[in-house]
Amino acid sequence: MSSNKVYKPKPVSGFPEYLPEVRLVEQQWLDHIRRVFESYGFCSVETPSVEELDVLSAKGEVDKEIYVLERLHKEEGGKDARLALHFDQTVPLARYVAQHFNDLTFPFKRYQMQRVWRGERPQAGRFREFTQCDIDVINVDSLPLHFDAEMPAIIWETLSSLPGMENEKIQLRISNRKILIGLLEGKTNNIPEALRIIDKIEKIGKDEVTKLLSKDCAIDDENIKIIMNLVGHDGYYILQDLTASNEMMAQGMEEIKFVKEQLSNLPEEAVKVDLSIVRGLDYYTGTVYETVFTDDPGYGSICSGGRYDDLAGQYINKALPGVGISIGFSRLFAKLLEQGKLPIARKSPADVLMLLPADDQHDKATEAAQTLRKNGHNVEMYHKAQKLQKQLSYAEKKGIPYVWFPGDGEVKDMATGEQVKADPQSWTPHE
RNA sequence: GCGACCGUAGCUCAGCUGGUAGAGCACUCGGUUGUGAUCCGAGUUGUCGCGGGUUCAAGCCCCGUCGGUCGCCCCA
Repeated sequence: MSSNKVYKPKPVSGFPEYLPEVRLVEQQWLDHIRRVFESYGFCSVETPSVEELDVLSAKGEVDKEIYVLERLHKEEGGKDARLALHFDQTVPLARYVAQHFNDLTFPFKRYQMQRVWRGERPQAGRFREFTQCDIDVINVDSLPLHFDAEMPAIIWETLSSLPGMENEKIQLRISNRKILIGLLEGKTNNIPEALRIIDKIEKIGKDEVTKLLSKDCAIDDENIKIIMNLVGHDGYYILQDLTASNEMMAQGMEEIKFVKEQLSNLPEEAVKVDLSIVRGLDYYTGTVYETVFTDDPGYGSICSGGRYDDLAGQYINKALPGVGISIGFSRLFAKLLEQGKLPIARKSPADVLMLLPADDQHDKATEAAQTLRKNGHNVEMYHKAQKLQKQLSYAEKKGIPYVWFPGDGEVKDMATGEQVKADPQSWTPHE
Protein backbone atom coordinates (compact mmCIF):
# COMPACT_ATOMS: atom_id res chain seq x y z
CA MET A 1 0.00 0.00 0.00
CA SER A 2 2.64 2.48 1.03
CA SER A 3 5.04 1.31 -1.60
CA ASN A 4 5.25 3.67 -4.52
CA LYS A 5 5.37 0.79 -6.87
CA VAL A 6 1.83 0.06 -7.90
CA TYR A 7 0.76 -2.64 -10.22
CA LYS A 8 -1.38 -0.88 -12.73
CA PRO A 9 -4.49 -2.96 -13.24
CA LYS A 10 -5.94 -3.42 -16.64
CA PRO A 11 -9.05 -5.17 -17.81
CA VAL A 12 -8.72 -8.66 -19.20
CA SER A 13 -9.96 -8.53 -22.74
CA GLY A 14 -13.09 -10.53 -23.31
CA PHE A 15 -13.97 -10.69 -19.62
CA PRO A 16 -16.43 -7.89 -19.09
CA GLU A 17 -17.14 -6.25 -15.75
CA TYR A 18 -19.45 -3.38 -15.04
CA LEU A 19 -19.91 -0.45 -12.70
CA PRO A 20 -22.57 -0.70 -10.00
CA GLU A 21 -25.14 1.36 -11.91
CA VAL A 22 -24.83 -0.96 -14.90
CA ARG A 23 -24.79 -4.07 -12.79
CA LEU A 24 -28.03 -2.93 -11.20
CA VAL A 25 -29.71 -3.00 -14.60
CA GLU A 26 -28.07 -6.29 -15.41
CA GLN A 27 -29.61 -7.81 -12.30
CA GLN A 28 -32.96 -6.33 -13.27
CA TRP A 29 -32.65 -8.09 -16.61
CA LEU A 30 -31.71 -11.41 -15.11
CA ASP A 31 -34.64 -11.20 -12.70
CA HIS A 32 -36.96 -10.39 -15.55
CA ILE A 33 -35.79 -13.29 -17.66
CA ARG A 34 -36.04 -15.64 -14.73
CA ARG A 35 -39.63 -14.58 -14.08
CA VAL A 36 -40.72 -15.20 -17.66
CA PHE A 37 -39.00 -18.58 -17.79
CA GLU A 38 -40.63 -19.64 -14.55
CA SER A 39 -44.01 -18.45 -15.78
CA TYR A 40 -43.76 -21.21 -18.38
CA GLY A 41 -42.90 -23.81 -15.80
CA PHE A 42 -39.18 -24.12 -16.36
CA CYS A 43 -37.25 -25.01 -13.27
CA SER A 44 -33.80 -23.78 -12.45
CA VAL A 45 -30.72 -25.91 -12.70
CA GLU A 46 -27.16 -24.94 -12.05
CA THR A 47 -24.27 -27.13 -13.09
CA PRO A 48 -20.59 -26.79 -12.15
CA SER A 49 -18.40 -24.45 -14.15
CA VAL A 50 -16.32 -27.41 -15.15
CA GLU A 51 -17.05 -30.68 -16.84
CA GLU A 52 -14.79 -33.54 -17.62
CA LEU A 53 -13.09 -33.05 -20.92
CA ASP A 54 -14.60 -36.27 -22.17
CA VAL A 55 -18.10 -34.96 -21.54
CA LEU A 56 -17.45 -31.72 -23.38
CA SER A 57 -15.95 -33.42 -26.36
CA ALA A 58 -18.35 -36.35 -26.51
CA LYS A 59 -20.30 -34.72 -29.30
CA GLY A 60 -18.33 -33.84 -32.35
CA GLU A 61 -14.88 -32.43 -32.64
CA VAL A 62 -13.67 -29.97 -30.09
CA ASP A 63 -13.25 -27.10 -32.48
CA LYS A 64 -14.48 -24.80 -29.79
CA GLU A 65 -11.62 -23.35 -27.92
CA ILE A 66 -12.09 -24.91 -24.57
CA TYR A 67 -10.36 -23.61 -21.47
CA VAL A 68 -8.73 -26.57 -19.82
CA LEU A 69 -8.02 -26.37 -16.12
CA GLU A 70 -4.47 -26.61 -14.98
CA ARG A 71 -3.35 -26.34 -11.40
CA LEU A 72 -0.79 -23.71 -10.64
CA HIS A 73 1.52 -25.98 -8.71
CA LYS A 74 1.07 -29.08 -10.75
CA GLU A 75 3.31 -31.80 -9.51
CA GLU A 76 5.95 -32.97 -11.81
CA GLY A 77 4.83 -35.89 -13.86
CA GLY A 78 1.28 -35.36 -12.66
CA LYS A 79 -1.59 -36.47 -14.81
CA ASP A 80 -2.88 -34.09 -17.39
CA ALA A 81 -5.86 -31.98 -16.41
CA ARG A 82 -9.14 -33.65 -17.23
CA LEU A 83 -11.42 -30.76 -16.34
CA ALA A 84 -12.42 -27.88 -18.56
CA LEU A 85 -14.77 -24.92 -18.36
CA HIS A 86 -18.03 -25.50 -20.16
CA PHE A 87 -18.53 -23.59 -23.40
CA ASP A 88 -22.31 -23.80 -23.38
CA GLN A 89 -25.10 -25.12 -21.19
CA THR A 90 -26.61 -27.64 -23.51
CA VAL A 91 -23.88 -30.21 -23.25
CA PRO A 92 -23.82 -30.00 -19.44
CA LEU A 93 -27.60 -30.38 -19.51
CA ALA A 94 -27.36 -33.54 -21.55
CA ARG A 95 -24.92 -34.95 -19.04
CA TYR A 96 -27.15 -33.82 -16.18
CA VAL A 97 -30.21 -35.48 -17.60
CA ALA A 98 -28.39 -38.70 -18.29
CA GLN A 99 -26.93 -38.74 -14.83
CA HIS A 100 -30.14 -37.97 -12.95
CA PHE A 101 -32.41 -39.79 -15.33
CA ASN A 102 -34.20 -41.76 -12.66
CA ASP A 103 -34.96 -38.74 -10.51
CA LEU A 104 -36.28 -36.41 -13.19
CA THR A 105 -39.82 -36.15 -14.43
CA PHE A 106 -40.33 -35.86 -18.17
CA PRO A 107 -40.83 -33.78 -20.19
CA PHE A 108 -38.04 -32.16 -18.24
CA LYS A 109 -38.08 -28.38 -18.57
CA ARG A 110 -35.20 -26.44 -17.17
CA TYR A 111 -33.72 -23.00 -17.41
CA GLN A 112 -30.11 -22.23 -16.70
CA MET A 113 -28.45 -18.84 -16.41
CA GLN A 114 -24.71 -19.11 -15.98
CA ARG A 115 -21.43 -18.02 -17.37
CA VAL A 116 -19.76 -19.95 -20.14
CA TRP A 117 -16.25 -19.67 -21.55
CA ARG A 118 -14.83 -19.79 -25.02
CA GLY A 119 -11.21 -19.19 -25.90
CA GLU A 120 -11.92 -17.18 -29.01
CA ARG A 121 -10.58 -13.79 -29.94
CA PRO A 122 -12.80 -11.15 -28.42
CA GLN A 123 -14.59 -8.63 -30.58
CA ALA A 124 -17.57 -6.33 -30.28
CA GLY A 125 -20.32 -8.48 -28.81
CA ARG A 126 -18.06 -11.46 -28.52
CA PHE A 127 -16.55 -12.36 -25.20
CA ARG A 128 -14.43 -15.07 -23.73
CA GLU A 129 -16.51 -15.17 -20.58
CA PHE A 130 -20.20 -14.47 -20.93
CA THR A 131 -23.63 -15.25 -19.61
CA GLN A 132 -26.21 -17.31 -21.37
CA CYS A 133 -29.82 -17.85 -20.42
CA ASP A 134 -30.98 -21.23 -21.69
CA ILE A 135 -34.30 -22.97 -21.72
CA ASP A 136 -34.58 -26.55 -22.86
CA VAL A 137 -37.17 -29.28 -22.85
CA ILE A 138 -36.12 -32.89 -22.94
CA ASN A 139 -38.41 -35.87 -23.20
CA VAL A 140 -38.12 -39.61 -23.50
CA ASP A 141 -38.55 -41.18 -26.95
CA SER A 142 -40.42 -38.32 -28.60
CA LEU A 143 -41.08 -34.67 -28.03
CA PRO A 144 -44.15 -32.89 -29.43
CA LEU A 145 -43.44 -30.30 -32.08
CA HIS A 146 -45.45 -27.81 -30.07
CA PHE A 147 -42.38 -27.27 -27.97
CA ASP A 148 -40.45 -26.15 -31.03
CA ALA A 149 -43.06 -23.46 -31.51
CA GLU A 150 -43.21 -22.49 -27.87
CA MET A 151 -39.52 -21.57 -27.73
CA PRO A 152 -39.66 -18.53 -30.04
CA ALA A 153 -42.87 -17.39 -28.36
CA ILE A 154 -41.20 -17.39 -24.95
CA ILE A 155 -38.14 -15.65 -26.30
CA TRP A 156 -40.19 -13.00 -28.02
CA GLU A 157 -42.08 -12.31 -24.84
CA THR A 158 -38.87 -12.18 -22.82
CA LEU A 159 -36.79 -9.99 -25.08
CA SER A 160 -39.42 -7.51 -26.11
CA SER A 161 -40.26 -6.70 -22.51
CA LEU A 162 -36.75 -6.23 -21.14
CA PRO A 163 -36.15 -2.74 -19.73
CA GLY A 164 -34.55 -0.74 -22.52
CA MET A 165 -35.53 -3.18 -25.27
CA GLU A 166 -38.93 -1.62 -25.90
CA ASN A 167 -37.91 0.11 -29.09
CA GLU A 168 -35.45 -2.41 -30.44
CA LYS A 169 -36.36 -4.18 -33.61
CA ILE A 170 -35.40 -7.80 -33.41
CA GLN A 171 -36.32 -10.75 -35.50
CA LEU A 172 -36.33 -14.46 -34.82
CA ARG A 173 -35.30 -16.41 -37.83
CA ILE A 174 -36.23 -20.03 -37.96
CA SER A 175 -35.50 -22.90 -40.21
CA ASN A 176 -35.30 -26.64 -40.24
CA ARG A 177 -32.08 -28.37 -41.05
CA LYS A 178 -33.78 -31.30 -42.68
CA ILE A 179 -34.82 -29.13 -45.60
CA LEU A 180 -31.38 -28.03 -46.69
CA ILE A 181 -29.69 -31.28 -45.83
CA GLY A 182 -32.39 -33.18 -47.69
CA LEU A 183 -32.02 -30.93 -50.65
CA LEU A 184 -28.25 -31.24 -50.73
CA GLU A 185 -28.43 -35.01 -50.54
CA GLY A 186 -26.70 -36.37 -53.60
CA LYS A 187 -25.76 -32.93 -54.88
CA THR A 188 -22.39 -32.74 -53.20
CA ASN A 189 -20.12 -34.98 -51.24
CA ASN A 190 -19.34 -32.24 -48.78
CA ILE A 191 -22.63 -31.30 -47.17
CA PRO A 192 -21.12 -29.76 -44.02
CA GLU A 193 -19.02 -27.38 -46.08
CA ALA A 194 -21.99 -26.48 -48.26
CA LEU A 195 -24.05 -25.72 -45.15
CA ARG A 196 -21.31 -23.53 -43.76
CA ILE A 197 -21.17 -21.55 -46.97
CA ILE A 198 -24.92 -21.15 -47.27
CA ASP A 199 -25.15 -20.02 -43.67
CA LYS A 200 -22.94 -17.08 -44.55
CA ILE A 201 -25.23 -15.73 -47.22
CA GLU A 202 -26.18 -12.63 -45.30
CA LYS A 203 -22.59 -11.76 -44.65
CA ILE A 204 -20.92 -12.48 -47.97
CA GLY A 205 -23.86 -12.19 -50.36
CA LYS A 206 -25.52 -14.44 -52.92
CA ASP A 207 -22.87 -14.10 -55.58
CA GLU A 208 -20.10 -15.17 -53.31
CA VAL A 209 -22.13 -18.12 -52.03
CA THR A 210 -22.84 -19.20 -55.58
CA LYS A 211 -19.18 -19.03 -56.40
CA LEU A 212 -18.08 -20.98 -53.35
CA LEU A 213 -20.70 -23.71 -53.76
CA SER A 214 -19.43 -24.33 -57.21
CA LYS A 215 -15.77 -24.09 -56.36
CA ASP A 216 -15.54 -25.79 -52.96
CA CYS A 217 -18.45 -28.20 -53.11
CA ALA A 218 -18.53 -29.06 -56.78
CA ILE A 219 -22.23 -28.41 -57.11
CA ASP A 220 -23.40 -27.90 -60.69
CA ASP A 221 -25.08 -24.73 -61.87
CA GLU A 222 -28.56 -26.15 -62.07
CA ASN A 223 -28.49 -27.38 -58.50
CA ILE A 224 -26.98 -24.13 -57.28
CA LYS A 225 -29.90 -22.37 -58.87
CA ILE A 226 -32.31 -24.58 -56.96
CA ILE A 227 -30.48 -23.98 -53.72
CA MET A 228 -30.22 -20.25 -54.17
CA ASN A 229 -33.90 -20.02 -54.94
CA LEU A 230 -34.57 -21.70 -51.63
CA VAL A 231 -32.32 -19.63 -49.42
CA GLY A 232 -32.39 -16.30 -51.16
CA HIS A 233 -36.02 -15.47 -50.51
CA ASP A 234 -38.60 -15.42 -47.77
CA GLY A 235 -38.64 -19.03 -46.70
CA TYR A 236 -42.29 -19.31 -45.79
CA TYR A 237 -43.29 -18.04 -49.19
CA ILE A 238 -40.95 -20.46 -50.94
CA LEU A 239 -42.33 -23.37 -48.95
CA GLN A 240 -45.81 -22.94 -50.36
CA ASP A 241 -45.04 -24.52 -53.70
CA LEU A 242 -41.80 -26.30 -53.04
CA THR A 243 -41.53 -29.94 -53.94
CA ALA A 244 -39.54 -32.12 -51.63
CA SER A 245 -36.90 -34.19 -53.30
CA ASN A 246 -36.85 -36.79 -50.55
CA GLU A 247 -38.44 -37.93 -47.31
CA MET A 248 -36.14 -35.92 -45.06
CA MET A 249 -36.82 -32.72 -46.89
CA ALA A 250 -40.56 -33.33 -46.82
CA GLN A 251 -40.44 -33.86 -43.09
CA GLY A 252 -38.50 -30.68 -42.52
CA MET A 253 -40.96 -28.72 -44.60
CA GLU A 254 -43.90 -30.05 -42.69
CA GLU A 255 -42.28 -29.27 -39.37
CA ILE A 256 -41.29 -25.72 -40.15
CA LYS A 257 -44.73 -24.97 -41.56
CA PHE A 258 -46.31 -26.22 -38.38
CA VAL A 259 -44.00 -24.17 -36.19
CA LYS A 260 -44.49 -21.02 -38.20
CA GLU A 261 -48.26 -21.39 -38.15
CA GLN A 262 -48.27 -21.92 -34.41
CA LEU A 263 -46.56 -18.56 -34.07
CA SER A 264 -49.07 -16.62 -36.09
CA ASN A 265 -50.22 -14.65 -33.06
CA LEU A 266 -46.87 -12.88 -32.83
CA PRO A 267 -46.29 -9.58 -34.68
CA GLU A 268 -45.77 -9.91 -38.42
CA GLU A 269 -42.03 -9.26 -38.46
CA ALA A 270 -41.20 -11.11 -35.26
CA VAL A 271 -40.58 -14.52 -36.74
CA LYS A 272 -39.33 -15.17 -40.22
CA VAL A 273 -38.64 -18.42 -41.95
CA ASP A 274 -35.16 -18.25 -43.38
CA LEU A 275 -34.04 -21.48 -44.95
CA SER A 276 -30.41 -20.39 -45.12
CA ILE A 277 -30.05 -20.77 -41.39
CA VAL A 278 -28.22 -23.88 -40.34
CA ARG A 279 -26.31 -23.01 -37.18
CA GLY A 280 -22.85 -24.27 -36.60
CA LEU A 281 -23.35 -26.58 -33.67
CA ASP A 282 -23.46 -30.03 -35.05
CA TYR A 283 -25.96 -31.53 -32.65
CA TYR A 284 -29.01 -29.82 -34.11
CA THR A 285 -31.22 -32.10 -36.15
CA GLY A 286 -34.41 -30.19 -36.98
CA THR A 287 -35.73 -26.78 -36.08
CA VAL A 288 -33.07 -24.10 -35.65
CA TYR A 289 -33.39 -20.58 -34.33
CA GLU A 290 -31.38 -17.44 -34.64
CA THR A 291 -32.19 -13.90 -33.51
CA VAL A 292 -30.79 -10.66 -34.82
CA PHE A 293 -31.23 -6.94 -34.53
CA THR A 294 -33.09 -6.12 -37.72
CA ASP A 295 -31.03 -3.00 -38.29
CA ASP A 296 -27.73 -4.65 -37.46
CA PRO A 297 -27.78 -8.34 -38.36
CA GLY A 298 -24.00 -8.31 -38.67
CA TYR A 299 -23.72 -7.97 -34.91
CA GLY A 300 -24.51 -11.66 -34.75
CA SER A 301 -27.19 -13.73 -33.18
CA ILE A 302 -28.36 -12.72 -29.74
CA CYS A 303 -30.43 -15.80 -29.19
CA SER A 304 -30.03 -19.16 -30.86
CA GLY A 305 -30.95 -22.75 -30.47
CA GLY A 306 -32.73 -25.66 -31.99
CA ARG A 307 -33.87 -29.21 -31.76
CA TYR A 308 -31.56 -32.09 -31.11
CA ASP A 309 -32.90 -35.57 -31.36
CA ASP A 310 -30.07 -37.30 -29.69
CA LEU A 311 -27.80 -35.32 -27.45
CA ALA A 312 -27.91 -37.28 -24.22
CA GLY A 313 -27.45 -40.46 -26.16
CA GLN A 314 -23.74 -39.96 -25.70
CA TYR A 315 -24.15 -40.49 -21.98
CA ILE A 316 -27.08 -42.87 -21.61
CA ASN A 317 -28.64 -45.60 -23.66
CA LYS A 318 -31.99 -43.87 -24.11
CA ALA A 319 -33.59 -41.78 -26.80
CA LEU A 320 -33.87 -38.29 -25.32
CA PRO A 321 -34.93 -35.72 -27.88
CA GLY A 322 -34.90 -32.09 -26.84
CA VAL A 323 -35.35 -28.59 -28.04
CA GLY A 324 -33.84 -25.47 -26.54
CA ILE A 325 -32.85 -21.91 -27.07
CA SER A 326 -30.30 -19.68 -25.46
CA ILE A 327 -30.26 -15.94 -24.95
CA GLY A 328 -26.80 -14.54 -25.52
CA PHE A 329 -27.27 -12.35 -22.51
CA SER A 330 -23.89 -10.65 -22.50
CA ARG A 331 -23.95 -9.91 -26.19
CA LEU A 332 -27.45 -8.47 -26.01
CA PHE A 333 -26.73 -6.46 -22.90
CA ALA A 334 -23.45 -5.10 -24.24
CA LYS A 335 -25.16 -3.82 -27.36
CA LEU A 336 -27.75 -1.82 -25.47
CA LEU A 337 -25.18 -0.58 -23.03
CA GLU A 338 -22.94 0.63 -25.79
CA GLN A 339 -25.80 2.45 -27.47
CA GLY A 340 -26.82 4.12 -24.24
CA LYS A 341 -30.23 2.51 -24.29
CA LEU A 342 -30.22 0.94 -20.86
CA PRO A 343 -32.25 2.64 -18.14
CA ILE A 344 -29.19 3.35 -16.04
CA ALA A 345 -30.01 5.43 -13.00
CA ARG A 346 -28.89 4.77 -9.47
CA LYS A 347 -25.49 3.64 -8.33
CA SER A 348 -26.92 1.96 -5.29
CA PRO A 349 -29.97 -0.12 -4.46
CA ALA A 350 -30.61 2.06 -1.39
CA ASP A 351 -33.90 3.91 -1.35
CA VAL A 352 -33.04 5.95 1.68
CA LEU A 353 -29.84 7.36 3.11
CA MET A 354 -30.10 7.67 6.88
CA LEU A 355 -28.19 10.82 7.73
CA LEU A 356 -26.12 11.36 10.83
CA PRO A 357 -26.24 15.08 11.65
CA ALA A 358 -24.60 14.49 15.04
CA ASP A 359 -23.00 11.52 16.73
CA ASP A 360 -25.57 11.41 19.52
CA GLN A 361 -28.26 10.61 16.99
CA HIS A 362 -26.70 7.32 15.99
CA ASP A 363 -29.04 5.13 18.05
CA LYS A 364 -32.07 6.93 16.76
CA ALA A 365 -30.81 6.61 13.22
CA THR A 366 -30.23 2.89 13.61
CA GLU A 367 -33.69 2.38 14.96
CA ALA A 368 -35.36 4.35 12.19
CA ALA A 369 -33.32 2.47 9.59
CA GLN A 370 -34.35 -0.89 11.01
CA THR A 371 -37.99 0.08 10.98
CA LEU A 372 -37.75 1.21 7.39
CA ARG A 373 -36.01 -2.00 6.37
CA LYS A 374 -38.71 -4.07 8.03
CA ASN A 375 -41.18 -2.26 5.82
CA GLY A 376 -39.32 -3.26 2.71
CA HIS A 377 -37.11 -0.27 2.05
CA ASN A 378 -33.41 -0.44 1.37
CA VAL A 379 -31.62 1.84 3.78
CA GLU A 380 -27.99 2.84 4.00
CA MET A 381 -26.61 4.47 7.14
CA TYR A 382 -24.18 7.35 7.04
CA HIS A 383 -21.78 6.54 9.82
CA LYS A 384 -19.78 9.71 10.14
CA ALA A 385 -21.23 12.97 11.47
CA GLN A 386 -19.75 15.09 8.72
CA LYS A 387 -21.19 18.31 7.42
CA LEU A 388 -24.61 17.77 5.95
CA GLN A 389 -23.28 19.21 2.77
CA LYS A 390 -21.14 16.13 2.41
CA GLN A 391 -23.81 13.69 3.38
CA LEU A 392 -26.32 15.13 0.96
CA SER A 393 -23.92 15.26 -1.90
CA TYR A 394 -23.04 11.65 -1.17
CA ALA A 395 -26.71 10.69 -1.54
CA GLU A 396 -26.91 12.74 -4.67
CA LYS A 397 -23.89 11.14 -6.24
CA LYS A 398 -25.11 7.64 -5.51
CA GLY A 399 -28.55 8.44 -6.79
CA ILE A 400 -30.25 7.56 -3.53
CA PRO A 401 -33.69 9.12 -3.91
CA TYR A 402 -34.45 9.96 -0.25
CA VAL A 403 -32.50 11.10 2.78
CA TRP A 404 -33.77 10.74 6.33
CA PHE A 405 -33.12 13.13 9.21
CA PRO A 406 -33.30 10.95 12.32
CA GLY A 407 -33.25 13.86 14.75
CA ASP A 408 -36.65 15.27 14.04
CA GLY A 409 -37.89 12.49 11.79
CA GLU A 410 -38.00 14.23 8.45
CA VAL A 411 -37.53 12.79 5.01
CA LYS A 412 -36.31 14.73 2.03
CA ASP A 413 -37.00 13.91 -1.59
CA MET A 414 -33.74 14.52 -3.38
CA ALA A 415 -35.37 15.07 -6.73
CA THR A 416 -37.84 17.74 -5.67
CA GLY A 417 -36.05 19.05 -2.61
CA GLU A 418 -39.26 18.71 -0.66
CA GLN A 419 -38.76 17.84 2.99
CA VAL A 420 -41.53 16.66 5.31
CA LYS A 421 -42.08 15.05 8.70
CA ALA A 422 -42.52 11.30 8.42
CA ASP A 423 -42.94 8.17 10.49
CA PRO A 424 -40.61 5.32 9.57
CA GLN A 425 -43.38 2.90 10.43
CA SER A 426 -45.81 4.18 7.82
CA TRP A 427 -43.73 6.10 5.32
CA THR A 428 -43.90 5.19 1.65
CA PRO A 429 -42.13 6.88 -1.23
CA HIS A 430 -44.24 8.93 -3.69
CA GLU A 431 -44.64 6.43 -6.42
C1' G B 1 -4.32 -19.26 -35.21
C1' C B 2 -3.73 -15.35 -39.53
C1' G B 3 -4.09 -9.98 -41.27
C1' A B 4 -4.70 -4.35 -40.40
C1' C B 5 -4.48 -0.35 -37.00
C1' C B 6 -3.44 1.58 -32.12
C1' G B 7 -0.75 2.02 -26.85
C1' U B 8 0.67 9.71 -23.21
C1' A B 9 -2.40 11.04 -15.66
C1' G B 10 -8.06 6.83 -12.69
C1' C B 11 -11.06 8.26 -17.63
C1' U B 12 -11.27 10.95 -22.69
C1' C B 13 -7.51 12.93 -25.25
C1' A B 14 -3.64 17.23 -26.88
C1' G B 15 1.69 17.28 -27.54
C1' C B 16 4.01 21.79 -33.80
C1' U B 17 9.81 19.69 -38.73
C1' G B 18 13.03 15.01 -32.39
C1' G B 19 14.95 19.67 -27.27
C1' U B 20 13.62 16.05 -21.23
C1' A B 21 4.91 16.60 -20.58
C1' G B 22 -0.41 19.41 -20.77
C1' A B 23 -6.24 20.10 -20.96
C1' G B 24 -11.03 18.55 -19.54
C1' C B 25 -13.46 15.11 -16.40
C1' A B 26 -12.80 12.53 -11.79
C1' C B 27 -10.74 12.90 -6.81
C1' U B 28 -9.42 15.92 -1.95
C1' C B 29 -10.01 20.57 0.72
C1' G B 30 -12.25 25.37 1.08
C1' G B 31 -16.19 29.47 -0.19
C1' U B 32 -18.18 30.24 8.38
C1' U B 33 -23.37 28.13 12.45
C1' G B 34 -28.02 21.40 10.23
C1' U B 35 -29.31 20.79 3.81
C1' G B 36 -26.93 18.26 -2.36
C1' A B 37 -27.25 19.00 -7.81
C1' U B 38 -24.80 25.04 -10.48
C1' C B 39 -20.66 28.34 -9.67
C1' C B 40 -15.66 29.98 -7.75
C1' G B 41 -10.70 29.02 -5.55
C1' A B 42 -6.71 25.69 -4.14
C1' G B 43 -4.44 20.83 -4.34
C1' U B 44 -3.00 15.50 -5.69
C1' U B 45 -2.00 12.33 -10.00
C1' G B 46 2.41 10.17 -14.89
C1' U B 47 9.17 4.73 -15.00
C1' C B 48 4.73 8.91 -22.25
C1' G B 49 3.05 -0.16 -22.49
C1' C B 50 8.02 -2.72 -22.03
C1' G B 51 13.20 -3.74 -23.98
C1' G B 52 16.93 -2.33 -27.23
C1' G B 53 18.95 1.02 -31.15
C1' U B 54 19.98 5.93 -33.82
C1' U B 55 21.15 10.99 -31.77
C1' C B 56 24.51 16.04 -28.04
C1' A B 57 19.10 15.20 -27.13
C1' A B 58 13.23 10.65 -28.30
C1' G B 59 6.54 10.67 -26.11
C1' C B 60 7.80 11.92 -31.15
C1' C B 61 12.62 8.09 -35.73
C1' C B 62 14.15 2.40 -36.27
C1' C B 63 13.83 -2.85 -34.51
C1' G B 64 11.74 -6.26 -31.21
C1' U B 65 8.16 -7.53 -27.58
C1' C B 66 3.69 -7.36 -24.84
C1' G B 67 -1.20 -5.47 -24.60
C1' G B 68 -5.66 -3.49 -26.95
C1' U B 69 -9.24 -2.63 -31.07
C1' C B 70 -11.10 -4.29 -35.69
C1' G B 71 -11.43 -8.06 -39.77
C1' C B 72 -10.96 -13.57 -40.93
C1' C B 73 -12.08 -18.40 -38.66
C1' C B 74 -15.99 -19.72 -35.39
C1' C B 75 -20.01 -18.52 -32.63
C1' A B 76 -24.20 -16.18 -27.89
